[in-house]
Amino acid sequence: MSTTPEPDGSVPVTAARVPQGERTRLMRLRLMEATVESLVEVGWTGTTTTVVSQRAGVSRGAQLHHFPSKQDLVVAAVDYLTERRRLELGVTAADLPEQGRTRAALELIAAQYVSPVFFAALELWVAARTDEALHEAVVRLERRFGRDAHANMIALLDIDERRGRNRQLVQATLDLARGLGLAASLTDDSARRASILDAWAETLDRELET
Amino acid sequence: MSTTPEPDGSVPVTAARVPQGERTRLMRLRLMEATVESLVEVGWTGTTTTVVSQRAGVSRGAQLHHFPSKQDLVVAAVDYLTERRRLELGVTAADLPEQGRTRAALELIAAQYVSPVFFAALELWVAARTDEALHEAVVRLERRFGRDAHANMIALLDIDERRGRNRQLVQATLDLARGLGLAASLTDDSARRASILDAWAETLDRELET
DNA sequence: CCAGAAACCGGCACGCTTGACTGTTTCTGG
DNA sequence: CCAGAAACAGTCAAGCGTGCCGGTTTCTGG
Repeated sequence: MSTTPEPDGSVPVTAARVPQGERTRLMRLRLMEATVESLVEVGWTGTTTTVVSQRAGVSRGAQLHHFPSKQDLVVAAVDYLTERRRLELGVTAADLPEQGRTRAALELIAAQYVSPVFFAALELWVAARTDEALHEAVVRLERRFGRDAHANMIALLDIDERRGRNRQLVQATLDLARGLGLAASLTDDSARRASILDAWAETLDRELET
Repeated sequence: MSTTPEPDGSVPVTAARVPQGERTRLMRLRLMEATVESLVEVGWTGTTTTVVSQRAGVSRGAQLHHFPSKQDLVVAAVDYLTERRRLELGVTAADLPEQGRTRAALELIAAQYVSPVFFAALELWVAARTDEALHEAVVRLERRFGRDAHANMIALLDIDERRGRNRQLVQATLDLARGLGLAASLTDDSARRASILDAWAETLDRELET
């Protein structure tokens, strides 16, 4: 949308003439993605600025140009994660079977909390407890995501949250999912998780007021 | 219980003649306690060997004598934490009111997951996901504690876990408590937690088979 | 086309963490 | 009471993480 189209057919060997806005956007994206990957693979402690820049294939100079301090980088990564998680959320709103609808919905919800994306968020979550600057960012993230997750579940199961204890049960379900996710981060106990979700689905079907 | 009682009434000014076993035990205890405190206050990242030794009032030399590497210290702290948590567990087995017994039991159980001790365990838990050596130790810890917590809840509510979905509901309750604890580590939302536990107590009363 | 700005590069210095090392004190076993 | 071992003290070097700096390349606005 600028003023300089390619002069003519001559193709410069090295220059591709990428606008700065796009360059910056891409660079920041690569760095934030690398940060999240690093969080998943080596945890908060292992996620150093050097590691991130290497993983992103970005020079340290460029990195420090876009994110002057590690804090800037991580806070940006938090926002990036929010988007990623909300995206995962959207996909799931698809069609559910009539039979065992509750159980299927639970599966989708619980899946949000055993994904790499959640593990990255978990690292930030725990780090934020004792890190002033992170704390603010993560609280914002989680408040927003929490609302979305809540709305998502209500939509999936077509719940009227004004009736009875419905609202609390939805909240409890999300907290349960978080607890299960935490457990899953340490050992992969899918069998146990499935069994619990089975029981939980049945309970929800009985206790939710329509 | 050794061979050398005090010669007579003469009290040596400096020497207190503490047996080595006792000295070692105390030193290790102080270091592990300091480690846990440090985990609670400054998190896994902030918990450096220097910080721990200072907090414990122990010289670096002595520290390295008892725990040659940081790993040794942390793994020991994990075991120490297990004991602390199990202790907290025992205290709660006291008398519960007849009226609202379930709710009261839930309160006790949930309290396990909002205590400083849990926050310390949480730091280790998350760190263990990407730390080979820690992983083994923490998995052991959590397996053991999980069993105890399970048994504790069954005892508190006098549940026959062979009936119906009782077993799963107990498990779910513990996972829910974990999820709530994780949430509490970031922001103190006692009101929300209480509301959820209210609803859950009612549900348990209906769904548990006696 | 051309200054000026923005993006990018790689090395460097400072502070911190870790654990190894050399002494010194305190206890144990005979 | 006395060697030898264990407990304890404090310093030092190596490695790493972070952020800064001068210099180079690429883009923008006129």
